Amino acid sequence: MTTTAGTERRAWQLVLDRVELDLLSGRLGPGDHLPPERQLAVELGVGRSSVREAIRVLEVLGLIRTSVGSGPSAGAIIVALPGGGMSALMRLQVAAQGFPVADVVKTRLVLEGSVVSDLAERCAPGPFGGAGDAVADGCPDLTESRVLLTAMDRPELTEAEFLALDAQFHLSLAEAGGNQVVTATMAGLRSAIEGYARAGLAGLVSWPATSARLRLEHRAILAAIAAGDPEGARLAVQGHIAGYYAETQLTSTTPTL
Amino acid sequence: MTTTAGTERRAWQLVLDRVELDLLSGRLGPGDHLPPERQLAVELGVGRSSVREAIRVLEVLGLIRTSVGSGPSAGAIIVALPGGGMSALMRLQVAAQGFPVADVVKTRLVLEGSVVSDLAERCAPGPFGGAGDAVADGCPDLTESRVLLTAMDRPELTEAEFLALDAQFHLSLAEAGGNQVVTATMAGLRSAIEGYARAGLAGLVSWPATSARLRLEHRAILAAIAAGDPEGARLAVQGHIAGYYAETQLTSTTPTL
DNA sequence: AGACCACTTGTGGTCTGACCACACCATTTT
DNA sequence: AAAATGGTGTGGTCAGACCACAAGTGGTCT
Repeated sequence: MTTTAGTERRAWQLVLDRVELDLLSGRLGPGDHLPPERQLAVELGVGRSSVREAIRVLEVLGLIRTSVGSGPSAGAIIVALPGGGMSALMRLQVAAQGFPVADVVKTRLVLEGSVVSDLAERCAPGPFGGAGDAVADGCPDLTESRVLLTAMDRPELTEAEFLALDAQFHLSLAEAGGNQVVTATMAGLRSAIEGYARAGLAGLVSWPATSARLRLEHRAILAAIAAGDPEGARLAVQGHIAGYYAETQLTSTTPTL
Repeated sequence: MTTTAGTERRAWQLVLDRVELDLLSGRLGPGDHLPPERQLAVELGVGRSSVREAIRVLEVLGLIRTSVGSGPSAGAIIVALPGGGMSALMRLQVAAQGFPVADVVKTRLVLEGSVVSDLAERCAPGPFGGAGDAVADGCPDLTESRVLLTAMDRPELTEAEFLALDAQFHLSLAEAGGNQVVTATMAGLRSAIEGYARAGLAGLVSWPATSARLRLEHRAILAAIAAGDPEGARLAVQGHIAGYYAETQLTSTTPTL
């Protein structure tokens, strides 16, 4: 009787299945409300606690946002912001040693190299000289990246503040690329090794020298993009990232708790 | 950064924090058991249901495996297998339109292109002719990929079976690359658009022709890797993936529920 | 001595019911 | 008209109970 293998999904999985099905069928979309927990429980024939377990998963995955109270902004609303979920996943996997730090850094190299190379490609003057090229998108706006660069020039910044701006700068490049998957993944990778990056600060010979070099490298990256030099941008960003982690011997340090 | 929120963390977040801290400090590692739910609840001063919400998140993220019963294999055990969590995240984000399908495909192109290029690089005869080169790792074993190729040659395969083998083939390449992050990410990307790939089958002009072409392209990819031709391998794999999705007009179809 | 079997124990899985804090909304009061 | 009031529905949390399950435990029988 109980050996009917296959359909023994657990109660909370039923809720997850239901939500996924509603999303795929279009019954649910961004901005919509999930049914109230109690209603979902009776509809699916499960307890409210099981519904809540599924809701919690959806929340951590960045699919929904929950708010207490009443009214249109309360309840569980579909937001589909993958950044937080990706960060949580990668941070925990690195902590549990499912993701070696070296692999995280390597993946960053690949993705960010691709991003800046693509950006430079799109910012290069087309073979026909005009902007209305056959390329999908034109040169995106890099204003935010430039603003962050100047913000990083302020001499009174602490090391942690500088690192935070540095993270934002790299993320702004990914956002300029326009690929949601890449942006979220890069955000996750970055947050996964954030603790290690902070810990690496202690091992630096000279922070002023390092930060000055980082500033120069940031400008070189943007310059290569603006100049339409894909390969130069790729090499610049890869040298930038790999250089910092080599300098701080990141893989051999323990993160700051 | 965190807006000085302080003690407003919700009960289930306390549990998550505790587990993450134990992981980072080394008190918990792969293979270890989490404390029993009831004990964890008492230790942290929260209800068992809150503990369970956190446990559920960890399970979906692929960090732990839970089993009922007694004995050494029961309870919540840290496994750190990121594949499932990545798949769930990306599948749901695509379903909720947080990840455009086009971006998923583009990211696949970047990552898999990098993987096969790297494989080819490592399989190329070094400038000194020997295998003991300064390169980190030698040419990895591609036996599994070849086995899958021959498996795909069987003429009695259904379309779905062929697609499943195709997915395994691509995954085997990622695994050969040895980067855990890339492997898990590619597995997630693949599963996110699996439904769309299946749906695209219906729009094909001729499945026998398409499958024959896919078989040839697979062999070309492996050949380029074995020949130590990074750029050729990259182009082969990118053409392979982009070609299939262009042919099936994937982005304009609805997935099979 | 060895094999077998019922019982105990500890685990996750689930449900129920209750209470709280909160935010909106309709009503009443000023 | 404006302000105070209470109602209502939401998620957040807890406590307790029961179940299914898998190992251990100890006894009994051969």
